[in-house]
Amino acid sequence: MAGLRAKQKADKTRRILESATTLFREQGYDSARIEDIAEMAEVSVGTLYNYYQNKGDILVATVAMEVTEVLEAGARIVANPPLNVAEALRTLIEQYYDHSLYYLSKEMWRTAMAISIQQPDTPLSRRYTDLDGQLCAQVVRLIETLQVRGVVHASVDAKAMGEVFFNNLNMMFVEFCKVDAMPLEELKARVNAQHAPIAALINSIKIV
Amino acid sequence: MAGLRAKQKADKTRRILESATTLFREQGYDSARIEDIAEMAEVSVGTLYNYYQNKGDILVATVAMEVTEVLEAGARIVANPPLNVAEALRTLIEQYYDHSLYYLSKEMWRTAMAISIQQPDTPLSRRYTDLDGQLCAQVVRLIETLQVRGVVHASVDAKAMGEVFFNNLNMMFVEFCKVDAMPLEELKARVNAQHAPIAALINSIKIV
DNA sequence: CTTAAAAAATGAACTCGTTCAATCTTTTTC
DNA sequence: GAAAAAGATTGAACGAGTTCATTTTTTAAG
Repeated sequence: MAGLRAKQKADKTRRILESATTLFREQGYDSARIEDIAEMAEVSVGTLYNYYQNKGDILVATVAMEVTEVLEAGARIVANPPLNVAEALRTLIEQYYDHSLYYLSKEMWRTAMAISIQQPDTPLSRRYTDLDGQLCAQVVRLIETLQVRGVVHASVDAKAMGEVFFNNLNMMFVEFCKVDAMPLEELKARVNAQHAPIAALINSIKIV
Repeated sequence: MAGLRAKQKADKTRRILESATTLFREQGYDSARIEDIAEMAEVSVGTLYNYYQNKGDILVATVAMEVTEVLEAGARIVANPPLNVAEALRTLIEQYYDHSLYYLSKEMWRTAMAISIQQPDTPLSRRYTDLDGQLCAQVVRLIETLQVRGVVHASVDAKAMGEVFFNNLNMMFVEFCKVDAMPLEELKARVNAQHAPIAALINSIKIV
């Protein structure tokens, strides 16, 4: 019977990821013990380590799924954005932010970010960084789309502008995750306050 | 002899920090064992933990010293900046970047950033976040200064602009630390490529 | 079907950060 | 200056992530 192994492997990979995510959500990342994750997934600790390099990798795998979903939702907005820079940006970014806490707690985000910074050379951290790059590219594409439609002045460097917007929204999200008490609405309001005046600048300017 | 204790305490605090920094630089953060740091500082492991809450706190203490120095050097630039937005920004940011790798390796930075994200509620992480805020305020002050001197158009929101510039340079520094092979010059060039067109925008624009 | 080779699973042992009850040192009190 | 109180030091023990030699299961070969 060819493929028995492949099937079992896929099944175990999924079981481990599901068990881990459940326990991370229930008890937080640090409190969820590898031993418990292994038990819940019905594998031994050693086997778990055959499937994931370390505890952090499991979390980052969850985050990667989450970001993938956000990217898909974002693509729809970029395809047909509000024809106003500030509003288009706001719409896309709120999409990102609103989705962010659906599967993952702030603590899980913090841990995942910390891992991707601290061990950037593990395969899954690279995946995370890659997805971040795709998000950035998506913001750039939004600016480019708005430029094509005449909403953004032709002289604007869409790539530079998009990257800077993205790095800002990303950094602000990090700060948001660091403060448990901060509500999503405050994050959105702050980022909007930063972006709106700049958006206005490229919405209607003429270079002299 | 009043103050014997205080003197001994200060001495030990310093010895632990020096030993730790030496070992972090020599062998990397993870490989430097608490036991070795304690031995080098001529205290017991238990004593070390009376002085610092955990291993990460020792590193963050080093980073705090480093950022404090950068802030001082930055203040001199802000007091008398080049009278051109792109150049002023470039000067300040290169000051930040050039200083960054003098005491700390990329690996140490990554670890420090990861800690400050993951455990934002420890006193020293709060200190780190606070210093970050001061750096941000310094960039805002640069834009304000340029605005006062007529280099930046009066209609520009200096706070929003400065914050966005800072978050961008900060995020780019994170990415820089994640890629061991990237030289400082590449980081500078990339950030400059992002900032220059935006700087040009606020340097000479008229709102229509 | 048997057997050899390859792949996967296992869990006890190891490492290293962290804790804490017991001990020692300094300061204060009288 | 002796005794008591407060403060500081210590290192063995603990806990949790990770490793790896051994065992078990699956696949391939004859």
